[in-house]
Amino acid sequence: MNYSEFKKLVNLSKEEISGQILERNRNSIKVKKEKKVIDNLIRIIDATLAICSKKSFQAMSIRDLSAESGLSRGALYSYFTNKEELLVLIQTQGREIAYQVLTDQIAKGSDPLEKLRLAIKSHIYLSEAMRNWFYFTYIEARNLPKDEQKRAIESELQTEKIFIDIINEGVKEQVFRDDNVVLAAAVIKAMLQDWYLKRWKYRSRKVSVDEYADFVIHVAESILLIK
Amino acid sequence: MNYSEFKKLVNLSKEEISGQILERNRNSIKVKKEKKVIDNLIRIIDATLAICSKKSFQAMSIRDLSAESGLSRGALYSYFTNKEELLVLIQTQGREIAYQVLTDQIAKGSDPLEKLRLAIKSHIYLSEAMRNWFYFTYIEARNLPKDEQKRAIESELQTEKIFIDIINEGVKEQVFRDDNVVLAAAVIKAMLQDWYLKRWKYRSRKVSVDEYADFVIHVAESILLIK
DNA sequence: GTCTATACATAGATAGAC
DNA sequence: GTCTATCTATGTATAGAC
Repeated sequence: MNYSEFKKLVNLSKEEISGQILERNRNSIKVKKEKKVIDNLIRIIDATLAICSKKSFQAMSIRDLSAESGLSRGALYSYFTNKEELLVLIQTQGREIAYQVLTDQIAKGSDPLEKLRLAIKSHIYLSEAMRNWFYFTYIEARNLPKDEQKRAIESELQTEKIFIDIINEGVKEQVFRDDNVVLAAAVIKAMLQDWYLKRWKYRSRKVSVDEYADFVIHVAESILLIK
Repeated sequence: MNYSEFKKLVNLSKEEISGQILERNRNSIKVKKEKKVIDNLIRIIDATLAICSKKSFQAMSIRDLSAESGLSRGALYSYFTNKEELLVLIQTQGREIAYQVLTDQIAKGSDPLEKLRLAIKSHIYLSEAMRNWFYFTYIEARNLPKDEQKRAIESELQTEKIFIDIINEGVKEQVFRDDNVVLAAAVIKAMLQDWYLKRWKYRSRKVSVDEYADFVIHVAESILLIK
Protein backbone atom coordinates (compact mmCIF):
# COMPACT_ATOMS: atom_id res chain seq x y z
CA MET A 1 0.00 0.00 0.00
CA ASN A 2 1.23 3.50 -0.80
CA TYR A 3 -0.33 6.90 -0.16
CA SER A 4 -2.36 7.19 -3.34
CA GLU A 5 -3.80 3.71 -2.81
CA PHE A 6 -4.61 4.63 0.77
CA LYS A 7 -6.54 7.70 -0.26
CA LYS A 8 -8.78 5.68 -2.54
CA LEU A 9 -9.24 3.05 0.12
CA VAL A 10 -10.30 5.29 2.94
CA ASN A 11 -13.41 7.24 2.40
CA LEU A 12 -12.92 10.47 4.26
CA SER A 13 -15.75 12.37 2.72
CA LYS A 14 -16.49 15.59 4.50
CA GLU A 15 -20.22 14.96 4.36
CA GLU A 16 -19.79 11.72 6.21
CA ILE A 17 -17.67 13.26 8.95
CA SER A 18 -20.10 16.13 9.26
CA GLY A 19 -22.96 13.68 9.55
CA GLN A 20 -21.24 11.92 12.44
CA ILE A 21 -20.75 15.23 14.18
CA LEU A 22 -24.42 16.01 13.78
CA GLU A 23 -25.36 12.69 15.39
CA ARG A 24 -23.07 13.42 18.28
CA ASN A 25 -24.25 16.99 18.87
CA ARG A 26 -27.97 16.99 18.08
CA ASN A 27 -28.86 18.86 21.25
CA SER A 28 -26.54 21.84 20.85
CA ILE A 29 -27.19 22.37 17.13
CA LYS A 30 -30.26 24.56 16.78
CA VAL A 31 -30.71 24.38 13.02
CA LYS A 32 -33.18 21.71 11.97
CA LYS A 33 -32.64 21.17 8.25
CA GLU A 34 -30.17 18.29 7.98
CA LYS A 35 -28.70 19.36 4.65
CA LYS A 36 -28.08 22.89 5.95
CA VAL A 37 -26.36 21.61 9.06
CA ILE A 38 -24.04 19.28 7.16
CA ASP A 39 -23.10 22.01 4.69
CA ASN A 40 -22.45 24.64 7.31
CA LEU A 41 -20.61 22.35 9.70
CA ILE A 42 -18.18 21.62 6.89
CA ARG A 43 -17.69 25.32 6.26
CA ILE A 44 -17.23 26.06 9.94
CA ILE A 45 -14.73 23.27 10.55
CA ASP A 46 -12.78 23.94 7.37
CA ALA A 47 -12.58 27.60 8.32
CA THR A 48 -11.49 26.82 11.88
CA LEU A 49 -8.76 24.43 10.78
CA ALA A 50 -7.54 26.85 8.13
CA ILE A 51 -7.30 29.73 10.59
CA CYS A 52 -5.76 27.55 13.30
CA SER A 53 -3.02 26.31 11.02
CA LYS A 54 -1.76 29.90 11.22
CA LYS A 55 -2.70 31.01 14.71
CA SER A 56 -4.02 29.45 17.88
CA PHE A 57 -7.66 28.68 18.55
CA GLN A 58 -7.55 31.20 21.39
CA ALA A 59 -6.28 33.84 19.01
CA MET A 60 -9.01 33.07 16.48
CA SER A 61 -11.95 35.35 17.22
CA ILE A 62 -15.54 34.61 16.33
CA ARG A 63 -15.19 37.58 14.00
CA ASP A 64 -12.34 35.78 12.21
CA LEU A 65 -14.38 32.62 11.96
CA SER A 66 -17.36 34.54 10.64
CA ALA A 67 -15.28 36.16 7.92
CA GLU A 68 -13.57 32.93 6.88
CA SER A 69 -16.67 30.73 6.95
CA GLY A 70 -19.04 33.24 5.39
CA LEU A 71 -21.59 32.85 8.19
CA SER A 72 -22.49 35.75 10.43
CA ARG A 73 -21.47 35.74 14.07
CA GLY A 74 -25.06 35.23 15.08
CA ALA A 75 -25.54 32.30 12.73
CA LEU A 76 -22.44 30.55 14.05
CA TYR A 77 -24.03 30.29 17.46
CA SER A 78 -26.77 28.15 15.94
CA TYR A 79 -24.17 25.40 15.49
CA PHE A 80 -22.48 25.54 18.88
CA THR A 81 -23.41 27.14 22.17
CA ASN A 82 -19.97 28.62 22.82
CA LYS A 83 -16.50 28.71 21.40
CA GLU A 84 -15.15 26.05 23.71
CA GLU A 85 -17.80 23.64 22.53
CA LEU A 86 -16.58 24.08 18.97
CA LEU A 87 -13.10 23.16 20.14
CA VAL A 88 -14.36 20.04 21.89
CA LEU A 89 -16.47 19.06 18.90
CA ILE A 90 -13.58 19.14 16.44
CA GLN A 91 -11.18 17.44 18.83
CA THR A 92 -13.57 14.61 19.67
CA GLN A 93 -14.35 13.93 16.05
CA GLY A 94 -10.67 14.09 15.06
CA ARG A 95 -9.70 11.46 17.60
CA GLU A 96 -12.64 9.29 16.60
CA ILE A 97 -11.71 9.27 12.91
CA ALA A 98 -8.09 8.50 13.66
CA TYR A 99 -8.95 5.56 15.87
CA GLN A 100 -11.49 4.11 13.47
CA VAL A 101 -9.28 4.26 10.41
CA LEU A 102 -6.29 2.91 12.28
CA THR A 103 -8.05 -0.12 13.74
CA ASP A 104 -9.83 -0.85 10.44
CA GLN A 105 -6.57 -0.89 8.53
CA ILE A 106 -4.69 -2.99 11.07
CA ALA A 107 -7.40 -5.63 11.03
CA LYS A 108 -6.37 -6.38 7.47
CA GLY A 109 -2.95 -7.61 8.59
CA SER A 110 -2.48 -11.30 9.26
CA ASP A 111 0.77 -11.36 11.24
CA PRO A 112 2.43 -8.95 13.71
CA LEU A 113 5.00 -7.61 11.26
CA GLU A 114 2.37 -6.90 8.65
CA LYS A 115 0.16 -5.30 11.26
CA LEU A 116 3.00 -3.12 12.44
CA ARG A 117 3.68 -1.93 8.92
CA LEU A 118 0.01 -1.28 8.30
CA ALA A 119 -0.31 0.65 11.54
CA ILE A 120 2.64 2.88 10.76
CA LYS A 121 1.61 3.50 7.18
CA SER A 122 -2.03 4.18 7.81
CA HIS A 123 -1.23 6.57 10.66
CA ILE A 124 1.19 8.58 8.58
CA TYR A 125 -1.03 8.51 5.50
CA LEU A 126 -4.05 9.56 7.48
CA SER A 127 -2.20 12.42 9.12
CA GLU A 128 -1.10 13.46 5.63
CA ALA A 129 -4.63 13.42 4.28
CA MET A 130 -5.96 15.28 7.31
CA ARG A 131 -2.96 17.27 8.30
CA ASN A 132 -4.71 20.34 9.65
CA TRP A 133 -7.04 18.16 11.65
CA PHE A 134 -4.22 16.19 13.26
CA TYR A 135 -2.19 19.28 13.96
CA PHE A 136 -5.18 20.94 15.55
CA THR A 137 -5.98 17.91 17.67
CA TYR A 138 -2.46 17.79 19.00
CA ILE A 139 -1.69 21.45 19.50
CA GLU A 140 -5.02 22.61 20.91
CA ALA A 141 -5.55 19.74 23.33
CA ARG A 142 -4.18 21.82 26.17
CA ASN A 143 -6.91 24.42 25.72
CA LEU A 144 -9.63 21.88 26.38
CA PRO A 145 -11.55 21.92 29.65
CA LYS A 146 -10.11 19.58 32.29
CA ASP A 147 -12.41 16.61 31.71
CA GLU A 148 -11.94 16.73 27.95
CA GLN A 149 -8.19 16.94 28.43
CA LYS A 150 -8.43 13.67 30.24
CA ARG A 151 -10.17 12.13 27.24
CA ALA A 152 -7.45 13.40 24.95
CA ILE A 153 -4.83 11.74 27.13
CA GLU A 154 -6.77 8.49 27.20
CA SER A 155 -6.99 8.60 23.43
CA GLU A 156 -3.24 9.08 23.10
CA LEU A 157 -2.62 6.11 25.36
CA GLN A 158 -5.18 4.06 23.48
CA THR A 159 -3.41 4.66 20.18
CA GLU A 160 -0.12 3.73 21.76
CA LYS A 161 -1.72 0.61 23.16
CA ILE A 162 -2.46 -0.50 19.62
CA PHE A 163 1.27 -0.51 18.95
CA ILE A 164 2.12 -2.14 22.26
CA ASP A 165 -0.34 -4.96 21.54
CA ILE A 166 1.05 -5.57 18.08
CA ILE A 167 4.60 -5.69 19.42
CA ASN A 168 3.66 -8.03 22.26
CA GLU A 169 1.98 -10.32 19.77
CA GLY A 170 5.22 -10.36 17.79
CA VAL A 171 7.20 -11.11 20.92
CA LYS A 172 4.97 -14.09 21.62
CA GLU A 173 5.47 -15.35 18.08
CA GLN A 174 9.21 -14.79 18.44
CA VAL A 175 9.57 -12.38 15.53
CA PHE A 176 10.12 -9.33 17.76
CA ARG A 177 12.67 -8.87 20.53
CA ASP A 178 11.39 -8.80 24.07
CA ASP A 179 12.95 -5.69 25.50
CA ASN A 180 11.42 -2.30 26.25
CA VAL A 181 8.20 -2.91 24.36
CA VAL A 182 6.56 0.15 25.88
CA LEU A 183 9.43 2.46 25.01
CA ALA A 184 9.58 1.07 21.50
CA ALA A 185 5.92 1.87 21.00
CA ALA A 186 6.44 5.35 22.45
CA VAL A 187 9.25 6.31 20.10
CA ILE A 188 7.40 4.92 17.10
CA LYS A 189 4.51 7.17 18.08
CA ALA A 190 6.89 10.11 18.41
CA MET A 191 8.10 9.54 14.86
CA LEU A 192 4.54 9.34 13.56
CA GLN A 193 3.68 12.63 15.19
CA ASP A 194 6.68 14.38 13.75
CA TRP A 195 5.21 13.99 10.30
CA TYR A 196 2.30 16.29 10.96
CA LEU A 197 3.95 18.53 13.54
CA LYS A 198 6.89 19.38 11.30
CA ARG A 199 5.52 18.98 7.84
CA TRP A 200 7.01 22.31 6.78
CA LYS A 201 10.42 20.73 7.36
CA TYR A 202 9.82 17.57 5.37
CA ARG A 203 8.11 19.48 2.60
CA SER A 204 10.99 21.91 2.22
CA ARG A 205 13.34 18.93 2.02
CA LYS A 206 11.13 17.23 -0.51
CA VAL A 207 10.68 14.13 1.64
CA SER A 208 7.57 12.38 0.35
CA VAL A 209 5.03 10.78 2.61
CA ASP A 210 5.85 7.33 1.21
CA GLU A 211 9.53 7.85 1.81
CA TYR A 212 8.93 8.94 5.39
CA ALA A 213 6.63 6.02 6.13
CA ASP A 214 9.15 3.57 4.75
CA PHE A 215 11.87 5.08 6.88
CA VAL A 216 9.84 4.84 10.07
CA ILE A 217 9.11 1.21 9.26
CA HIS A 218 12.81 0.68 8.72
CA VAL A 219 13.60 2.18 12.13
CA ALA A 220 10.89 0.15 13.85
CA GLU A 221 12.14 -3.05 12.29
CA SER A 222 15.73 -2.25 13.23
CA ILE A 223 14.89 -2.13 16.90
CA LEU A 224 12.26 -4.85 16.96
CA LEU A 225 13.15 -7.66 14.57
CA ILE A 226 15.18 -10.55 15.85
CA LYS A 227 18.24 -10.81 13.66
CA MET B 1 27.61 10.68 32.11
CA ASN B 2 24.20 10.33 33.76
CA TYR B 3 21.61 12.93 34.69
CA SER B 4 22.88 13.76 38.17
CA GLU B 5 26.42 14.22 36.83
CA PHE B 6 25.07 16.42 34.07
CA LYS B 7 23.29 18.70 36.50
CA LYS B 8 26.50 19.35 38.42
CA LEU B 9 28.39 19.89 35.19
CA VAL B 10 26.12 22.43 33.61
CA ASN B 11 25.68 25.61 35.50
CA LEU B 12 22.16 26.71 34.83
CA SER B 13 21.94 29.30 37.53
CA LYS B 14 18.93 31.50 37.14
CA GLU B 15 20.95 34.62 37.91
CA GLU B 16 23.24 33.90 35.01
CA ILE B 17 20.41 33.39 32.56
CA SER B 18 18.70 36.51 33.82
CA GLY B 19 21.93 38.45 33.38
CA GLN B 20 22.14 37.37 29.74
CA ILE B 21 18.59 38.50 29.18
CA LEU B 22 19.40 41.88 30.65
CA GLU B 23 22.33 42.28 28.26
CA ARG B 24 20.10 41.44 25.36
CA ASN B 25 17.24 43.74 26.31
CA ARG B 26 18.86 46.81 27.89
CA ASN B 27 16.77 49.21 25.85
CA SER B 28 13.32 47.87 26.67
CA ILE B 29 13.98 47.36 30.39
CA LYS B 30 13.28 50.63 32.16
CA VAL B 31 14.50 49.70 35.64
CA LYS B 32 18.10 50.75 36.25
CA LYS B 33 19.24 48.86 39.34
CA GLU B 34 20.93 45.70 38.04
CA LYS B 35 20.20 43.58 41.10
CA LYS B 36 16.52 44.51 40.97
CA VAL B 37 16.26 43.65 37.31
CA ILE B 38 17.89 40.25 37.70
CA ASP B 39 15.69 39.38 40.66
CA ASN B 40 12.47 40.45 39.03
CA LEU B 41 13.23 38.95 35.64
CA ILE B 42 13.63 35.61 37.39
CA ARG B 43 10.30 36.06 39.12
CA ILE B 44 8.57 37.11 35.90
CA ILE B 45 9.96 34.26 33.82
CA ASP B 46 9.38 31.64 36.49
CA ALA B 47 5.81 32.85 36.84
CA THR B 48 5.24 32.85 33.07
CA LEU B 49 6.59 29.34 32.63
CA ALA B 50 4.59 28.07 35.59
CA ILE B 51 1.35 29.53 34.27
CA CYS B 52 2.05 28.43 30.71
CA SER B 53 2.65 24.85 31.73
CA LYS B 54 -1.07 24.84 32.48
CA LYS B 55 -2.55 27.18 29.90
CA SER B 56 -1.40 28.98 26.78
CA PHE B 57 0.52 32.24 26.73
CA GLN B 58 -2.45 33.84 25.01
CA ALA B 59 -4.72 32.67 27.78
CA MET B 60 -2.39 34.03 30.46
CA SER B 61 -3.47 37.55 31.25
CA ILE B 62 -1.20 40.25 32.61
CA ARG B 63 -3.40 40.07 35.68
CA ASP B 64 -2.53 36.35 36.05
CA LEU B 65 1.14 37.16 35.67
CA SER B 66 0.89 39.93 38.21
CA ALA B 67 -0.71 37.63 40.77
CA GLU B 68 1.78 34.80 40.21
CA SER B 69 4.92 36.95 40.10
CA GLY B 70 3.95 39.27 42.93
CA LEU B 71 4.61 42.39 40.84
CA SER B 72 1.81 44.78 40.01
CA ARG B 73 0.58 45.13 36.46
CA GLY B 74 2.18 48.54 36.19
CA ALA B 75 5.54 47.29 37.43
CA LEU B 76 5.57 44.45 34.91
CA TYR B 77 5.60 46.96 32.09
CA SER B 78 8.93 48.26 33.37
CA TYR B 79 10.48 44.98 32.22
CA PHE B 80 8.92 44.67 28.78
CA THR B 81 7.06 47.09 26.54
CA ASN B 82 4.26 44.66 25.67
CA LYS B 83 3.19 41.11 26.22
CA GLU B 84 4.51 39.89 22.89
CA GLU B 85 7.97 41.16 23.76
CA LEU B 86 7.94 39.00 26.86
CA LEU B 87 7.16 36.01 24.69
CA VAL B 88 10.02 36.80 22.31
CA LEU B 89 12.41 37.39 25.19
CA ILE B 90 11.81 34.00 26.79
CA GLN B 91 11.85 32.16 23.48
CA THR B 92 15.08 33.74 22.30
CA GLN B 93 16.86 33.02 25.57
CA GLY B 94 15.54 29.46 25.66
CA ARG B 95 16.92 28.67 22.23
CA GLU B 96 20.22 30.32 23.09
CA ILE B 97 20.75 28.25 26.23
CA ALA B 98 19.89 25.02 24.45
CA TYR B 99 22.32 25.68 21.63
CA GLN B 100 25.16 26.72 23.94
CA VAL B 101 24.90 23.75 26.26
CA LEU B 102 24.52 21.30 23.40
CA THR B 103 27.57 22.49 21.45
CA ASP B 104 29.66 22.76 24.62
CA GLN B 105 28.91 19.19 25.59
CA ILE B 106 29.48 17.74 22.14
CA ALA B 107 32.87 19.38 21.91
CA LYS B 108 33.99 17.03 24.67
CA GLY B 109 33.54 14.00 22.43
CA SER B 110 36.49 12.72 20.46
CA ASP B 111 34.85 10.46 17.87
CA PRO B 112 31.46 10.51 16.05
CA LEU B 113 29.87 7.78 18.13
CA GLU B 114 30.85 9.44 21.38
CA LYS B 115 29.63 12.79 20.06
CA LEU B 116 26.32 11.29 19.05
CA ARG B 117 25.83 9.82 22.50
CA LEU B 118 26.79 13.10 24.15
CA ALA B 119 24.43 15.06 21.92
CA ILE B 120 21.48 12.80 22.69
CA LYS B 121 22.19 12.69 26.41
CA SER B 122 22.82 16.37 26.90
CA HIS B 123 19.70 17.32 24.92
CA ILE B 124 17.47 15.04 26.94
CA TYR B 125 19.11 15.96 30.25
CA LEU B 126 18.85 19.64 29.49
CA SER B 127 15.20 19.38 28.54
CA GLU B 128 14.67 17.53 31.81
CA ALA B 129 16.38 20.22 33.85
CA MET B 130 14.51 22.99 32.04
CA ARG B 131 11.33 21.20 31.14
CA ASN B 132 8.96 24.14 31.34
CA TRP B 133 11.34 26.25 29.32
CA PHE B 134 11.63 23.69 26.52
CA TYR B 135 7.93 23.02 26.46
CA PHE B 136 7.20 26.72 26.29
CA THR B 137 9.72 27.27 23.50
CA TYR B 138 8.16 24.52 21.44
CA ILE B 139 4.49 25.08 22.04
CA GLU B 140 4.39 28.86 21.93
CA ALA B 141 6.58 29.32 18.86
CA ARG B 142 3.51 29.65 16.67
CA ASN B 143 2.35 32.71 18.59
CA LEU B 144 5.50 34.62 17.76
CA PRO B 145 5.43 37.46 15.23
CA LYS B 146 6.35 36.39 11.70
CA ASP B 147 10.02 37.36 11.76
CA GLU B 148 10.62 35.72 15.11
CA GLN B 149 8.87 32.59 13.87
CA LYS B 150 11.48 32.46 11.16
CA ARG B 151 14.22 32.55 13.78
CA ALA B 152 12.59 29.71 15.68
CA ILE B 153 12.56 27.62 12.52
CA GLU B 154 16.20 28.42 11.80
CA SER B 155 17.07 27.39 15.32
CA GLU B 156 15.29 24.06 14.90
CA LEU B 157 17.19 23.40 11.70
CA GLN B 158 20.45 24.45 13.31
CA THR B 159 19.99 21.94 16.13
CA GLU B 160 19.20 19.25 13.61
CA LYS B 161 22.28 20.23 11.63
CA ILE B 162 24.38 19.38 14.67
CA PHE B 163 23.13 15.80 14.40
CA ILE B 164 23.49 15.70 10.64
CA ASP B 165 27.11 16.82 10.92
CA ILE B 166 27.94 14.22 13.54
CA ILE B 167 26.38 11.47 11.45
CA ASN B 168 28.16 12.59 8.29
CA GLU B 169 31.44 12.57 10.17
CA GLY B 170 30.71 9.02 11.21
CA VAL B 171 29.89 8.06 7.64
CA LYS B 172 33.23 9.41 6.50
CA GLU B 173 35.01 7.41 9.19
CA GLN B 174 33.00 4.34 8.20
CA VAL B 175 31.39 3.76 11.56
CA PHE B 176 27.93 4.90 10.43
CA ARG B 177 25.91 3.70 7.47
CA ASP B 178 25.47 6.06 4.57
CA ASP B 179 21.76 6.09 3.95
CA ASN B 180 19.13 8.68 4.78
CA VAL B 181 21.35 10.74 7.03
CA VAL B 182 18.88 13.63 7.07
CA LEU B 183 15.93 11.42 7.96
CA ALA B 184 17.94 9.70 10.65
CA ALA B 185 18.74 13.05 12.25
CA ALA B 186 15.10 14.09 11.97
CA VAL B 187 13.71 11.05 13.77
CA ILE B 188 16.36 11.29 16.48
CA LYS B 189 15.24 14.85 17.04
CA ALA B 190 11.62 13.71 17.16
CA MET B 191 12.50 11.25 19.92
CA LEU B 192 14.34 13.94 21.88
CA GLN B 193 11.34 16.22 21.71
CA ASP B 194 8.97 13.56 22.90
CA TRP B 195 10.70 13.59 26.26
CA TYR B 196 9.59 17.10 27.12
CA LEU B 197 6.36 17.15 25.15
CA LYS B 198 4.98 14.01 26.79
CA ARG B 199 6.68 13.95 30.13
CA TRP B 200 3.39 13.22 31.86
CA LYS B 201 3.37 9.91 30.00
CA TYR B 202 6.89 8.86 30.88
CA ARG B 203 6.49 10.01 34.45
CA SER B 204 3.32 8.00 34.97
CA ARG B 205 5.12 4.96 33.58
CA LYS B 206 8.09 5.59 35.82
CA VAL B 207 10.52 5.81 32.93
CA SER B 208 13.58 7.64 34.25
CA VAL B 209 15.45 10.22 32.22
CA ASP B 210 18.53 8.01 32.13
CA GLU B 211 16.54 5.05 30.92
CA TYR B 212 14.95 7.13 28.16
CA ALA B 213 18.26 8.60 27.03
CA ASP B 214 19.81 5.15 26.87
CA PHE B 215 16.92 3.87 24.81
CA VAL B 216 17.15 6.70 22.29
CA ILE B 217 20.88 6.02 21.96
CA HIS B 218 20.06 2.37 21.42
CA VAL B 219 17.63 3.26 18.63
CA ALA B 220 20.06 5.67 17.01
CA GLU B 221 22.81 3.08 17.06
CA SER B 222 20.50 0.41 15.64
CA ILE B 223 19.86 2.43 12.53
CA LEU B 224 23.29 4.03 12.17
CA LEU B 225 26.00 1.60 13.20
CA ILE B 226 27.53 -0.63 10.58
CA LYS B 227 27.12 -4.17 11.78
C1' DG C 1 -32.16 30.29 9.27
C1' DT C 2 -29.51 34.22 9.00
C1' DC C 3 -28.57 38.86 9.61
C1' DT C 4 -27.41 43.39 12.20
C1' DA C 5 -26.94 45.74 16.34
C1' DT C 6 -25.55 45.71 20.76
C1' DA C 7 -24.83 44.36 25.67
C1' DC C 8 -21.48 42.89 28.63
C1' DA C 9 -16.95 41.11 30.09
C1' DT C 10 -12.21 41.02 30.00
C1' DA C 11 -8.00 42.09 28.07
C1' DG C 12 -3.65 45.15 27.39
C1' DA C 13 -1.59 49.28 28.30
C1' DT C 14 -0.81 53.94 30.50
C1' DA C 15 -0.89 57.97 33.79
C1' DG C 16 0.01 59.81 37.92
C1' DA C 17 0.24 59.19 43.04
C1' DC C 18 3.33 57.42 46.40
C1' DG D 1 10.54 51.53 41.34
C1' DT D 2 6.07 50.19 42.30
C1' DC D 3 1.36 50.82 43.03
C1' DT D 4 -3.70 51.98 42.03
C1' DA D 5 -6.96 53.68 38.98
C1' DT D 6 -8.51 53.93 34.55
C1' DC D 7 -8.73 54.31 29.40
C1' DT D 8 -9.57 51.90 25.27
C1' DA D 9 -9.81 47.97 22.39
C1' DT D 10 -11.41 43.63 21.42
C1' DG D 11 -13.90 39.56 22.27
C1' DT D 12 -18.00 36.52 23.34
C1' DA D 13 -22.64 36.01 23.30
C1' DT D 14 -27.52 37.44 22.70
C1' DA D 15 -31.85 39.84 21.09
C1' DG D 16 -34.77 41.00 17.73
C1' DA D 17 -35.48 42.29 12.77
C1' DC D 18 -35.92 40.16 8.34
